Amino acid sequence: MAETGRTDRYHHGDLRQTLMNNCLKMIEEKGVSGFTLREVARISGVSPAAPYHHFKSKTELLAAVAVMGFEMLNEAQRKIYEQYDDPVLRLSALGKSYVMFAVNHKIYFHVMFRADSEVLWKNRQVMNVANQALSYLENTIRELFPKTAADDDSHFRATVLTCWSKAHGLASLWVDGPLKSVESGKLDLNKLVDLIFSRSVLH
Amino acid sequence: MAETGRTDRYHHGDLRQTLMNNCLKMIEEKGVSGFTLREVARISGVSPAAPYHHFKSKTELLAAVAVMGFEMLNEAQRKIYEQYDDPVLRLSALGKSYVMFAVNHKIYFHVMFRADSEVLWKNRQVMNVANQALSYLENTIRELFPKTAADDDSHFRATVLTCWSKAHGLASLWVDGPLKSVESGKLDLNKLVDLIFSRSVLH
DNA sequence: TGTACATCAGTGAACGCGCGTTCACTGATGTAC
DNA sequence: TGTACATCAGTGAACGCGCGTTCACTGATGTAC
Repeated sequence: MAETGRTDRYHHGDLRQTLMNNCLKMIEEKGVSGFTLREVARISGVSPAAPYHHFKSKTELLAAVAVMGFEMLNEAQRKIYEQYDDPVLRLSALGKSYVMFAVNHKIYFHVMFRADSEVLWKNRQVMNVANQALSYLENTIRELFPKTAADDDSHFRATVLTCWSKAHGLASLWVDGPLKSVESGKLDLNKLVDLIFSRSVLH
Repeated sequence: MAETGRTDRYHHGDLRQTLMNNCLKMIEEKGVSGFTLREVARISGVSPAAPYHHFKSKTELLAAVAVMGFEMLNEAQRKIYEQYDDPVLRLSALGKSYVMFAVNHKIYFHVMFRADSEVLWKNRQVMNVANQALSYLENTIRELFPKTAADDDSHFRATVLTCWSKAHGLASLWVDGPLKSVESGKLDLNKLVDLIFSRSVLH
């Protein structure tokens, strides 16, 4: 089982990254619940104890993968943010980009929002990087609802949450399967994403 | 470990339902990945082989729980559907009810949309009952966009999907944890749900 | 009402299995002098 | 440039564990006559 860049040196050289990549591969093949540390080690050509020099536990490997996913998402959102000046256009573009991230990086999305979720969201690093992702949306919407002293801000927060929910919901429905099953054959995702993030659709 | 209505008869009487209830309890305590057939049997006061007289496999137990969840959701949606005449009011009420179902039946929601999702959505019974849930939304939106011969229906479908995504996304963010972490302290869910499913919020 | 018998819904032991993690270890690498 | 030594990143065996599922079985139940 030849692996990515694997040499036969005693020291692997980049085991940390290799483990993370093979973790993603394994989840792709067997689902999050089918992922095991031992097999990832095996696939990576290394003994079952080796990963423990890079991650404190199985959960920490997953957290590291989640953080990497958020960093990729952040990068995508940042690019969109800088590309558009008009906040309304930017808003749709951010939404589309969020959904497209989920569609094109299904496994990352799974690890970020599905695997071990109770534990994951207590990890400080995960929270920071997730907050960063949200900030592009928040900044954009803030331009549309400048803060006033008297304002209790609930309109602003509701708008943020509505946009996030719309994008996250579409991403979830697509990634988790119901959309493919329930609406199978009826949809062209790209076209729909355009419509959904345009202003014309009700709400 | 005294169990719900357990007597010491050889025949349990309602083992099928007991297994499903304890499955939910166990997932609540240990998460979907911590759920095992053997322990559910143990908790139900029955040997490890007994569940196999009621479910073909562990997966089939989960599918049965998912179906039950969808039936509850359907029932809730049906009530709302019948309660409102105006399609616009009905639309917000359906959305709120969807989110509230997820919040109040977190575990069902998890089993319906998270556990074993690749397998689950190939189960015919699951697909039927999920389609039923969607139909209340579809019928309501159809009233707002009556079908015309020339129409390619994409506007209708986009609207259905937007509404579903918004509700499903909010439910997911709440149930999976990010909302609690990222926005912790900042939100009053009930108030936000009202705002989000009112017309005034952008998109 | 009694009885023979089929069927239903349990038991308990066993199968093969792979898991996460720890341990004492050792080979490879980098650094100070 | 060479050498002593600390540290890093592996090994391989073992730990204790519980899992999903199958098997031959048996006690309980319902039904036809």
